Amino acid sequence: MAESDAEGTVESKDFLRTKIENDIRTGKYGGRVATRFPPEPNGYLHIGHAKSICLNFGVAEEYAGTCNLRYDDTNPDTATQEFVDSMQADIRWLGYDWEDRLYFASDYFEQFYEWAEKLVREDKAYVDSSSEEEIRELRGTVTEPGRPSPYRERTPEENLDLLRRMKAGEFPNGAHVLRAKIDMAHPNMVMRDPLLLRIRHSTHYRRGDEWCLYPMYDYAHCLEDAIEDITHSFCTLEFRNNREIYDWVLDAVGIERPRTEQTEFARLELDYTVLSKRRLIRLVNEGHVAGWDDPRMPTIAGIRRRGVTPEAVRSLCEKVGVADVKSRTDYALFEYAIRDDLNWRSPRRLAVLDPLKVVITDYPEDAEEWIDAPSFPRDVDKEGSRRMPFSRELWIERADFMEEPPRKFHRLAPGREVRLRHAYVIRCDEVVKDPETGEVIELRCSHDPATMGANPADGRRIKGTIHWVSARHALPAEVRLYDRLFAVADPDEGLEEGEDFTKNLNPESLVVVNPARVEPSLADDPPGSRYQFERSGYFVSDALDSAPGALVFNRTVTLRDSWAKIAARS
RNA sequence: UGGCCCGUGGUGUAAUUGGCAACACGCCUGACUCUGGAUCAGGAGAGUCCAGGUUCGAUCCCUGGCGGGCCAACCA
Repeated sequence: MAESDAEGTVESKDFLRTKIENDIRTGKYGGRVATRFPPEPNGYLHIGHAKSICLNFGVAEEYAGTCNLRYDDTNPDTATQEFVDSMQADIRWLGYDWEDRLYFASDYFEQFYEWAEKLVREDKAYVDSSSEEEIRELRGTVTEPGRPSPYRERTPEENLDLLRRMKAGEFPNGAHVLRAKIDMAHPNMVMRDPLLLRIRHSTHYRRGDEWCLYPMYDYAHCLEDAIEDITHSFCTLEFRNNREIYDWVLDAVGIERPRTEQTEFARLELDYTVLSKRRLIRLVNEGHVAGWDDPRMPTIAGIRRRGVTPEAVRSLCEKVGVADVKSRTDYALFEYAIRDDLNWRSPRRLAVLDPLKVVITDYPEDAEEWIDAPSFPRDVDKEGSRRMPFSRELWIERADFMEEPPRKFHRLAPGREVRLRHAYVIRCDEVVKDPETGEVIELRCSHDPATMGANPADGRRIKGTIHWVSARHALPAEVRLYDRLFAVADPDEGLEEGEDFTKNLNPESLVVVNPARVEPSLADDPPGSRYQFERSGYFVSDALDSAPGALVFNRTVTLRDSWAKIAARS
């Protein structure tokens, strides 16, 4: 429902929140709201999971409800403790807290089994001894009905005996399965006697060898929700067809209404990346990235190392919204969310990535002066400054000089003036080139000594300001310039027969600059510190590889660059 | 020769019990500026997939098309 805030703007709710408010108003669950985030601990959490986390935990916060963290660890072959641990760290990093509500589906195995016996006794489930291939064969296709298994009409007594022996471990993998007895001709494939329990002689990371009967998703998930008394069970769109079995199982075991209800929403899809577990694993295993926490990866671990803040991730999820229409998020929205958060929190520093030497010919050889430079621009409400040394020889960015400047180029060129950030206005008097290659190797400039902290006395306007560092004082640093992982927004785009998404990987997703020259105030930088390198972008000192004396910075995101747009046009 | 879901500017979302479409990002102008950042002001851009129907009036309801997605793992 629309509500007006203090400014009189109307805030509208997404369809899930609308449903929740409706349920609260009608008293369906006595006003209670209980959600859950149910990851399978078989991989790293990524930004797509973040959307689900923000939704489930966010909704619980907004409606004074609860959100459980529940590991859907029903597959003994894939679930591991390592993933359980990393997921908790990631969720905490995002700023959410499950308090004492940490649950494991593997703790419910006994209950799942009890209900299975009940279904068998009531002739709602049967033991099928067909092979995997036979079962697939008899299931039919989306356009053809399935056929009943020859074991479908076993008596409840026979089924119960078999089920107990399955549980006791008398049979090898695949010998029998427990199936719901529904309808082999059902138009919804999910309802054609779905498998409930299967035999798997594997060691479970929490239950050891205690069990050999493991539940399938369709049997387990709804019951997990019911056991925890969840009210609103959110899942992604592709589970729409499974809603029917979700309700069937709940009815079959006798869970009374009002009870948990499944609602589907669109998963996050982000331009220039992939978010499927299968593909992420390939990127790691095939060495396209350095690991799960490579700053180019869309994993929580990756974007954290990249320097993205949890606030930015939450902001993105908020901006993306939630709907039941498949959608793809513009990468620019992600970048906006990052910059919008980093702008006010990042102290400014100067760093030169592609150095060009500048000699201030009218500045004394051995002189130096230390400038007190504010860490934040005046429109950021934060205090702080650092000292920056100025001297006769400087580094500036090679791209800030052009011998034959195009129109609207406000930087340095022969005979032209620019402001050195926080320092003097200088004029380029002479261009020194390598006699062999013709490459510009040095600029000889003069400075206007009256322009430190002041505009030129004669009122002339200086259009450009560029960044610089004192050559003598600058610190070397490794700077890793990260860019989008894929060269095209949709990694599946334009593929020929036999090619796959890895063909669209961006070969320049990582460009290492070593050494870049950074101002000396960064010397004692603790790993994980975020900065804005002025006119360049937001950077974070690498949590693993950076150390005082051996600085390593990751570029989180570039600054918006309106000059690049102007330059690209001409 | 199936079932289910969906179709609003470039993108993501809105539009209260049906009252001629709003916000954000992006894009374009301009202002300001010791960051070509930020900020501020303004602008372009959809007539709501199509066709019928109901209605004084349809993005919203009905019918039929068209287009897209999901479903045939002992994965989730």
